[in-house]
Amino acid sequence: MIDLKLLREDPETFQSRLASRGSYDLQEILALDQRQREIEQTRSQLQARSNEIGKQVGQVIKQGADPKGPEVQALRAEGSQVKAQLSELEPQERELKAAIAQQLLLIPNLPSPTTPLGRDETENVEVRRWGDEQIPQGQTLKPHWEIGETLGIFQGERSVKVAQSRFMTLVGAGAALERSLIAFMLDQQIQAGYIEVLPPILVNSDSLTATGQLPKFAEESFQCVQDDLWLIPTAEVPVTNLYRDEVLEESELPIWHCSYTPCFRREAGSYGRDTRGLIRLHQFNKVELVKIVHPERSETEHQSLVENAANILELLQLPYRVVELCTGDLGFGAAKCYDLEVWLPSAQTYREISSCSNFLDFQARRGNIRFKTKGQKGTQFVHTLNGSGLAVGRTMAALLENYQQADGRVAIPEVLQPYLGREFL
RNA sequence: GGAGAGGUGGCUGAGUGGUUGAAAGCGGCAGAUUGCUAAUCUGUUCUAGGGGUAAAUCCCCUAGCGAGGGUUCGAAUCCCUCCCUCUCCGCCA
Repeated sequence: MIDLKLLREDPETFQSRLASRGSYDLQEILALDQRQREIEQTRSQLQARSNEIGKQVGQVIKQGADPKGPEVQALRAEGSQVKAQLSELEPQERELKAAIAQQLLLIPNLPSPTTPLGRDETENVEVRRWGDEQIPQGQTLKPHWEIGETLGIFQGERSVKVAQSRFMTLVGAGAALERSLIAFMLDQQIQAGYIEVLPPILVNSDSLTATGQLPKFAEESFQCVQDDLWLIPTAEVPVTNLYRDEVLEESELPIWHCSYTPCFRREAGSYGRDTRGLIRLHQFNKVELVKIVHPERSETEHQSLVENAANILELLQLPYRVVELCTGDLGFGAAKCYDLEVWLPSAQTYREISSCSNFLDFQARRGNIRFKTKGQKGTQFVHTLNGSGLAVGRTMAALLENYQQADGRVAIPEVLQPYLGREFL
């Protein structure tokens, strides 16, 4: 959520910085805010008078006045009158406040001033590349879903029977490889300093609102209507919300969490895209990195988050590149975002395998996550960041494709061999 | 699912209609003091919104005792609805 106070002070800046992400009407919010504050002032003055009358009645009766006498009656009459006025203002103020909050929830975060301007993903900026891209060499190079089916470790059709399209079942060595990847990623991130979290994977609406998936993107998540619970689209949601409505001690920061969870996405509007293999599923596994940090450190923390994610790809010897998203491609709550894209030789392209965002205080404000500095009055909002470290299914896809051998086998990266207990699939 | 209990400030825990942001204790912070590993004394101690001010960690107003309504001149205290937690029984990975 953007800061209403700052918006009030400098609407032009907000408007112009938001322009790179679409058109948003801030004027209406400002008008509502103006009226709300006017009413609040009047209301609070009336309230003050009402409190005063209440006190007087109490005192007068204590001093022996007749509770039914004229003195008390006069005060009560005025009290009733003030109350009548209040009963008109109160609902107005409440409605205005609700309307403002509702509209603010629909405004995306301001892009960082350092975020490249651009309309869509074609204007993202490549930051660097790592590793040697393997170029398809005739018929020996297969896409990962063919490799998976050939090896008998994917059961795509049966998954459709059990659930729907866009679900995948891994069997035998495939299941073991997925599990090995998860364990490997967690071990690496724990070593890097992240504390592991295994959170609920159903969350309530408040949680999704805090991290920004609601109210605008309800159609992206699976919902359990009867219970106000949703399947998480990413561990970012439960892990960040661990600290919702809390005031942390400054000394507790930064908090680094890594979290393996399944993730569930409806992928509305992506019909026909990536229909095969592991790239775009309704359910997939991911190890997520989440950071809760001091505002002054969020820039640095963002850089190290990207490094921590990229490190997994380097250890697995998978070629990748780092791309900085332009303003038009930025996620709703992000101020700045780097994607890691892994090389998929079958498609001869890089595909997103991690998205590392800095939300600044956007989520903290929605979720009311603050910290307090010892000896200082008041509180500040923390900054939140997160990124995949990594998407496990896509890692498996990249691994199968990049490590496939001419004889049809798939080599296992050295770092994974202790986990899987074998050198080839 | 059945029965019961309960939700008060960082914590423990008073408070059943009248200056209650809310007793007391603990903790925290600041200061004083003591030669003994810490004790004692004094003071202080929340958050949010709005307004004032050049500005503030300063002043003023309002709100906050799970949430939302209601009764009343006045509600932590009374009424209604909802949420959550705990205990026992049942069921269950």
